Amino acid sequence: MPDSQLDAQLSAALRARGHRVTAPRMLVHRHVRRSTGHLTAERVQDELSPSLSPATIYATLDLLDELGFVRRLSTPRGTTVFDPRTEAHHHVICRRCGRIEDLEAAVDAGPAEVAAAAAGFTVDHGELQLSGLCAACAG
Amino acid sequence: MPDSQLDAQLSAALRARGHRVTAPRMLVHRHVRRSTGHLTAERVQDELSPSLSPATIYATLDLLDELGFVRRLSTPRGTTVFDPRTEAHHHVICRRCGRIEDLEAAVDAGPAEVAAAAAGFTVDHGELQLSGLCAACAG
DNA sequence: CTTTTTGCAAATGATTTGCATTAAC
DNA sequence: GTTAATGCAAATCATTTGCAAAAAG
Repeated sequence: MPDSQLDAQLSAALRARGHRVTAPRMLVHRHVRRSTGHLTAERVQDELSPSLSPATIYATLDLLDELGFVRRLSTPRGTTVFDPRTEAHHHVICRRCGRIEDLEAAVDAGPAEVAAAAAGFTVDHGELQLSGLCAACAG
Repeated sequence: MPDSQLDAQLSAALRARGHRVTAPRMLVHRHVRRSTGHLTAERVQDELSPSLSPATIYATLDLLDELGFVRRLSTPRGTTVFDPRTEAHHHVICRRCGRIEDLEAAVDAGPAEVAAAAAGFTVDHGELQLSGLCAACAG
């Protein structure tokens, strides 16, 4: 997808919610959505080099999560990463090294969603987190 | 379950792995396994009052997780909690207030486990995390 | 012009570390 | 006796905050 199209998507979403269209937001958005893997805030900062302050990086990633352009994930090791894939998918995480891989598999969360609704929750997202050891750490 | 039986379980597990049986470990173990809900390290510390230092609390909770007596969870809000229920079960988490509830529902993780194995992972645990708003926060 | 967003530097809060002391084995 | 576990205080790390300056609308 060309930059211009990414930018247009973000601009539209920002304006629709009364947020301003700013250079830092465009930069972070392009960078995250171009990335294939899972990104920490720190990596986004390093890869965009100078200019942006941590405060801005964090605020912008939160905003992008709210707008639905990225998804914030917490790993069992307590780190936070941002995932540019927003469609439903699942993850497996290595308990030792923290490596995270996407899983291309359909999982029926239906029974759990029913139970959550019965507990009074309005659910808008579900993710299966498998954990164990990756090939490198197991060997 | 009486204290004596809990203590015996912990002692056996510790000795089996060459760890020492100590008073702080017994205390934390009893407290966590008696608890019904999800506990933060801070709450364990507060509820056991003086004596134990944060360093010991954290080290002990890690050890209990390794031994399989509790399960460490990371929530989408980035906090870490310890769950005394170790059998497979799932959770729903309120994005606004952080409230966590257990879900009594069977979910077939089979397809995801196959995909993880194909990616070289040895999986030993799987948890479905639903997120959304609880009744209080939605209203 | 008005209000939001940014950068900076300092604050926060949970978790970890180094090290001397204490307790388990 | 030897080695592991504890407490304490200090360090660390990611993330957040307060506030003045800059930019958006």
